[in-house]
Amino acid sequence: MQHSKPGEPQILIDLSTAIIGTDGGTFQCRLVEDDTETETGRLPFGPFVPDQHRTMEIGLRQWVGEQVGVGLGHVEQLYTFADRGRQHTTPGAPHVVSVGYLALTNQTSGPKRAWRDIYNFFPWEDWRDGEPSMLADIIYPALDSWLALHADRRASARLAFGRHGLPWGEEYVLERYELLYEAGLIAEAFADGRENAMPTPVVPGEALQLDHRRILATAVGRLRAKLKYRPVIFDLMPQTFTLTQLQHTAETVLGVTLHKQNFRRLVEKSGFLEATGKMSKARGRPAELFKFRHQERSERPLAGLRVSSGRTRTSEA
Amino acid sequence: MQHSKPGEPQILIDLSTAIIGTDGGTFQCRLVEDDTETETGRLPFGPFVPDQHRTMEIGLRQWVGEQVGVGLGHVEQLYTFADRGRQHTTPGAPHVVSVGYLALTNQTSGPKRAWRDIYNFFPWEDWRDGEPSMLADIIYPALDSWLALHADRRASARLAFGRHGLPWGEEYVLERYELLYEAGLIAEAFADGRENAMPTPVVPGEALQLDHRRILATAVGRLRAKLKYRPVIFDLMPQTFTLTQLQHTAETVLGVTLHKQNFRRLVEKSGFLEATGKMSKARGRPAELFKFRHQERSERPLAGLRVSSGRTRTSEA
DNA sequence: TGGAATTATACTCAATTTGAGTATAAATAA
DNA sequence: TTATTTATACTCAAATTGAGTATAATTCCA
Repeated sequence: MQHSKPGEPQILIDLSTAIIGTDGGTFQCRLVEDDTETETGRLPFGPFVPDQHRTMEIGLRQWVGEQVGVGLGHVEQLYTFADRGRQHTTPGAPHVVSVGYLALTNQTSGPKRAWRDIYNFFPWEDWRDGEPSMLADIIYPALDSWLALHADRRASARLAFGRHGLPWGEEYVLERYELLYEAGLIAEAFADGRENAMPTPVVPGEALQLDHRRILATAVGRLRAKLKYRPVIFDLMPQTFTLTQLQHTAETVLGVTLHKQNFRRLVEKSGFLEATGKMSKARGRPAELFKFRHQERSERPLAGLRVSSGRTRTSEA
Repeated sequence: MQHSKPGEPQILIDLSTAIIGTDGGTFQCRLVEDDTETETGRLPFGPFVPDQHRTMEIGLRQWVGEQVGVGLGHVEQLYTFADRGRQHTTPGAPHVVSVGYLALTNQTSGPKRAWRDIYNFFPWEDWRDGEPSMLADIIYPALDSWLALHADRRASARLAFGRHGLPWGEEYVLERYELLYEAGLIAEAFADGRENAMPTPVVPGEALQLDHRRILATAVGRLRAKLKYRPVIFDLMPQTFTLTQLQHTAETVLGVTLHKQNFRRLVEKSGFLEATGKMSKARGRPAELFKFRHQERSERPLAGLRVSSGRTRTSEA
């Protein structure tokens, strides 16, 4: 029942939202358009003000509305980050705790500059064309020399990056990001003043302000995991879509390619789709347009989208 | 970049921990022993003080250490609750945000009064002897009359309680608790001053202080879900154990009974266990004692404990 | 106009996993 | 010494998964 006495430093809660959408095979995140072109980007965020916001979700919707004005589908709280030294470090200023949210949208319209490809921030996460060469060329050598001095982190690194016989787990996005941060290989580690950090980041990938890339990593990891057991993918789709479009969206999010015929079988069997009778027009044979049965969302909550991997794009070409 | 101006009400963060263990087929949660016997129980909790706590987990370990002194295994952040009206409501007091944590332990020793059976708080969650009769007798009638006036909540209720043809999903513990709260059927709804709440709770089940039963519901739901894809169950087990003990622990957590032979097959195949060669002594045929391979935890992270249901205890007897 | 290329969809088939048993072994209790 | 209890081994059909082949319906272009 003990509570903090007055006089202790104030706590401030920031609500930051990773708004994710897909657009023609690209994996997009909405940033705020600030005047300064040269600065690193940021997510929409703002303080939680209990007097104005009955819930945090109301608060976040206010900041998203004011700063980027994107219509949100599924919204979900991710994690609350409060570690000292990972946010603002202005002395005397209130301690900032940040609550990260994931929001999905199917509208990636609006200023083109503001929608950024998520794989710009995490280029090692896109395995659609096979294993990114930067892993073997840059990341693993740098990580290994850090691990030589930090033997206690080796098991985590092995798991996160799927090394030495373990499979690559696409959902360990945050775990990978955190290891690169700890090892001082990315820009935020230097910005936060970690003593082992390189002034010029060793690992490619664009940085974001504050802990926003960390929140985005959490969001991508959560989304990839959730895709497999909940029908969240439909929040990323337009009203009607072909099965190939749906598959491309799943592949974009997961960062891997899937087996086409099996994907079709899985998704048809799930019962989430309803044929519209209309056809898409493109090259090749026209595909049927489907729509999501909103009814079904509550009826079959467990049957999500279990995916089995297919060929990589390179071996198909 | 906007931050709250000084003068706005202060925010206080409480760290509350649901410490869960199992002991001989009972599902236990550690409460704090307060002097007043008659008051409702509470979880160990205390404020997050950034100056003293480099991370929230450090803070929570301090409060747990001071208030109950239980050794913790797996610790995991659950959710951050900040809705107005669900915590303290003293006017003028700082707004309290609570961050809930789940902690697992294999030591349920200590004062007996302090360890409480979790199914006391959620008696409708224990299906080991078949569907609890209170669902049909008390909960569904009461819920239905509330749903008659709140048609927009019917789909959620159907999903959460697995009604009208849907299966009971053991992981929807929080969703069920929240619906009962919303419908004003439990003590906390009245304590929080909800206008539709009954002064005497309609639904059986012991209350806790503040939002602690809500946090406990979150913890149980998360633990039940996690059991199926991560090897967290071993944090609840003693050093060595028989397969039947392991199964009983899984059944206790999930609140269902499992098929014995298939459970054995699953768990042996997983590779997490190592035979010790020693035997347990009890009635009937002695069982081999196993221990958890800690090494394997990092090596096979995905293969958890997928469980298939078995007979209910009643139909076996 | 008529392949060639492209894309969509249907169908097959073996391997594996799952659900639900039966059968048997090794102890204790009466 | 026989029933009871508990543990463990093994079986078997159904369902699911992984990886194909086959074929259909378009557009592209010579």
